[in-house]
Amino acid sequence: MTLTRITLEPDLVERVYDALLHSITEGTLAPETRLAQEDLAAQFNVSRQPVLQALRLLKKDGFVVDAGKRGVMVTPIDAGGIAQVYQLRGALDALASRLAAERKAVIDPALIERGRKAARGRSIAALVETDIAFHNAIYEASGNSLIAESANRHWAHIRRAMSSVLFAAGVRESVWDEHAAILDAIRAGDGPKAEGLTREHGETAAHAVTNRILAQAAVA
Amino acid sequence: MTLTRITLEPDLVERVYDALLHSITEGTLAPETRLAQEDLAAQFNVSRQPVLQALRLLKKDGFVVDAGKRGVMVTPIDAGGIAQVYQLRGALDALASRLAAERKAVIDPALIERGRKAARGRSIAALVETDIAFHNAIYEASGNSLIAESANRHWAHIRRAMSSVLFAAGVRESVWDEHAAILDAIRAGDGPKAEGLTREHGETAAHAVTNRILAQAAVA
DNA sequence: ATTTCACTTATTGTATACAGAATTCAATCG
DNA sequence: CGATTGAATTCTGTATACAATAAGTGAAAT
Repeated sequence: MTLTRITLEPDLVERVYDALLHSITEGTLAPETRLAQEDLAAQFNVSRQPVLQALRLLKKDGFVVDAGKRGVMVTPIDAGGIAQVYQLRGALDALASRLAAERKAVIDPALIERGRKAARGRSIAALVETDIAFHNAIYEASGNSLIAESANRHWAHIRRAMSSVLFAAGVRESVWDEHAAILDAIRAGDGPKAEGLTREHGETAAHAVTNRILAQAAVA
Repeated sequence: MTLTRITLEPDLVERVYDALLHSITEGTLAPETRLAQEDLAAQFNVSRQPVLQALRLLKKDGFVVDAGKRGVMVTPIDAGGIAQVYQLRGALDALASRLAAERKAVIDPALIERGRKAARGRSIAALVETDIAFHNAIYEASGNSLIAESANRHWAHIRRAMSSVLFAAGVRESVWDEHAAILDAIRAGDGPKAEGLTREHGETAAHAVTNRILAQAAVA
């Protein structure tokens, strides 16, 4: 009888990766911030080795970009890039919704309640978190684990855009009405409807965010 | 006046990564093959360091999986996984087709000719190559660079499945009729039609491949 | 004969050390 | 005074060295 493998300590590489990713998506590490391996290594109290590898992983995901010999820098946020991310995520969401509907998946309605509550509250973090939780629930309900995996790579970018944007923007109350409608269509097993609603939802969200970014850019 | 940057030598990490990825997709490195860092390092005449990093990158993409302390191993091909990849790729392709149609993109018809020619030939590699070239053309025509980037991650998996499958399977002649129809819809600017055709095309391709894999598995 | 325990070996992850390349600064020349 | 060239510094990428852990193997005991 072998018990479930318990991994006391994840890799240093992974821990550095997670820490950096968190700081980047949360906004602590502003776009265009230069990241030098030695500095990071010193801050994390590790050698340059794990940092080097973590940065390469992040570079592959597009969270940092090369800045010549002066190290890498946190990828700048630009409206065009965000729009592309939203387009892609929209396709993934629509697929997930359709698949979930075809399986007549039942998704916990509590997610909606939590979302509405957060929408009335003040915490940006809670706002983003509930939104992500909702979409992840659909991914999981789709039965295709690749969707979640692939989407989450992009979600980190979206999260970044959202955090940097929601400070100024009010939240559309209506998002959670749209979410609720999507869940209904899924539960009813109506694939095309679920897919359509999800796509529309994604497009309106994309417009809201990109407009906000453009507005911010205009000010700056 | 700055000339185009010339990079004489890509990273060792990248070269190792490319070499391994190529061998894996091409089938030289069979699924479930154990890969030890030291062996690879010796073969490539480099230290373990670049190998270590390349393997981590490959692991992130799902081309190798952890095999405990005995190193990593080339990810096994299973029909379920391939089906998931195809679902995902289908969504990406459909999105790209729609976007391309909305821009009324004109895609070089020579791609179709090359494809038909390869379909009549004997070279599996040429077969796969022309197919990939066609789909990449649509990605590029979509104007969303993220689609190509994201899809290509999955394409390596598809390529792997195709190579391992096409040895036995005849090629459906009809694929290039479908391809031609898609191009027409794109050129005509008919977004929904292009999207629909692309989706159908993906679904039939997925069925063909997964059935073939299941059949092979039944024999083995 | 089989199972268990200990020891050896194999392999990874991390740290340190080294070499090469690019950027920056300063000094000199036009 | 500005520009250009050369040197120094900084930073990355690669190699080597070290430590820890898991797997494998063999022997002994039940």
